[in-house]
Amino acid sequence: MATSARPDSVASDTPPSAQAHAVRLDEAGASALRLWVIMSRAHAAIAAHASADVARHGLTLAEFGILEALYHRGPMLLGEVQRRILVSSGGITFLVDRLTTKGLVERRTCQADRRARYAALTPAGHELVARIFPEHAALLTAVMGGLSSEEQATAATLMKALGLFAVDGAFAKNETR
Amino acid sequence: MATSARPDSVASDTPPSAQAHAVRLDEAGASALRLWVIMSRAHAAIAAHASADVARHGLTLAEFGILEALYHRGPMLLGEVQRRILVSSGGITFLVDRLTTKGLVERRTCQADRRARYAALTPAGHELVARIFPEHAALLTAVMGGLSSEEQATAATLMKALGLFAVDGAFAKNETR
DNA sequence: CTTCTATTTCTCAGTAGTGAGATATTCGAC
DNA sequence: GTCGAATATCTCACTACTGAGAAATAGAAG
Repeated sequence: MATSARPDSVASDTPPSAQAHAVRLDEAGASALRLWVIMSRAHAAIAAHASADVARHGLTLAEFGILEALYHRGPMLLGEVQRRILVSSGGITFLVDRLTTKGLVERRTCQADRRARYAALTPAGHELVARIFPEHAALLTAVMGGLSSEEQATAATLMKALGLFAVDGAFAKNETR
Repeated sequence: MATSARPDSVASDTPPSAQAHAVRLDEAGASALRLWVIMSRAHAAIAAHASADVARHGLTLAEFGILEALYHRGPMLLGEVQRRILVSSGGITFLVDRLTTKGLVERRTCQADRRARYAALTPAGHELVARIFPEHAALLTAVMGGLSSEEQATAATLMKALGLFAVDGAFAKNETR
C-alpha cells in the first residue's frame, strides 16, 4: 500500500489524457510566447555545456564572466563588472571575494573616488584565463555548430534588438496592477 | 586610512586604462562567442521582466512553468514535467511540494506504474493560471516588441536549430581533457 | 521464481546567488 | 563650510535550486 509521506496523494487515478486547454492568443502573443520558450530552452542547453566546461577548472559561469571581462578590458570598477555580468550588488562583492581567495583577482583602490574599488586579475588569474579561454571558445564554437556563421550573425542581430528593447523598457510597465 | 575588511586591497593605484587583450579568434569562434554573449544578455533581460511579473502572484518562473504546462497539457508524470521545464530530479520534487502546500497542485497515483506520480492542477490552481496567464502573455508580447512578428518567427527558427543541436550533442565532447 | 539492471521519485546536505539595508564617500546647492 | 541627495560597495539573513545517493518498483533473462 502507498505509505506516501508527501503532503497528499489523491487516490483517484488519472486518465492518461485529461483536460488540456487550447488557449486563444492573437498572432503577436503566439509568436512572442513561442520565441520566449524556444529561446529559454536553447539558452539553457548551451549554458549547461558552458557551465560544465568552466566547472572543470572549479569556476562558475559568473566567475568566468568576471575573469573574461578583466582579461579583455583590463581592471574595472566593481560596478562596471556588476552591470556587465548582470549580478546583484551583493553578488559582485561575493564573487570577487571568492575569486580573491582563489588568488585569481585582487581589489585595488581608486584614487579619484575612494568609495570605489577596481577589480584586477592577478598574474595567476591572467595565466589561468589565457590558458582556458581558447578551449572555452572552441567548445562554444562547437556547441553553436547548429547554425552557420551567417545564421549566427543574423541571430545575434535579432537577439541584440530584443535585448536592447527589453532593457530600455520602451513598453508599458504593468507594475500598476 | 582604508580600514579594508576585504581579504586584500592592494595599495598601488590602477591607471584608468591598463593592459587589455585583443584576442585572436577565427571568424567562427568570434561569431559563436558574440552570439552567446548577446543571447545571454537578451535572455536575462527578458527573464527579469517575466520573473517580476509572476512574482506579483508569489510564484517563481519555475513554478509558473509547471502550472502552465499542467494547464495546457493536463496532468503529467513528474518526470515529464521535469524534462519540460529543465530542473533537477530533486528540484521537481521540491517545486511540486511547494505548489502542493500552496494548494495549486496535487499528486495522483499512476496505476500502470506504481513508482510514478502524476502532477495535476487543483481547482484553485486552474483558476489561478486562467487568471494570470493572459496577463503574462500580454507582458511578454510587450517585452518582445523589439522585433516584429516575422522577425520573432525567424529568431525562433534559428534558436530552435541552435537548441536542438546543443541538446543532441552532435559535436565532439571535450570531456576528455 | 530469482536476479540483475533500468527507471521513477524522494531525501538532504550543500551552494550560488538575491535583496534590503548599512556604511562610506562624493557632489552640488546654499 | 554644511546640508542633503546620490553613488559605490559591503553585510547578512534568506531562498531557490542542485546533485549524489537512497528507496521502491518495473521489466527482462535465465
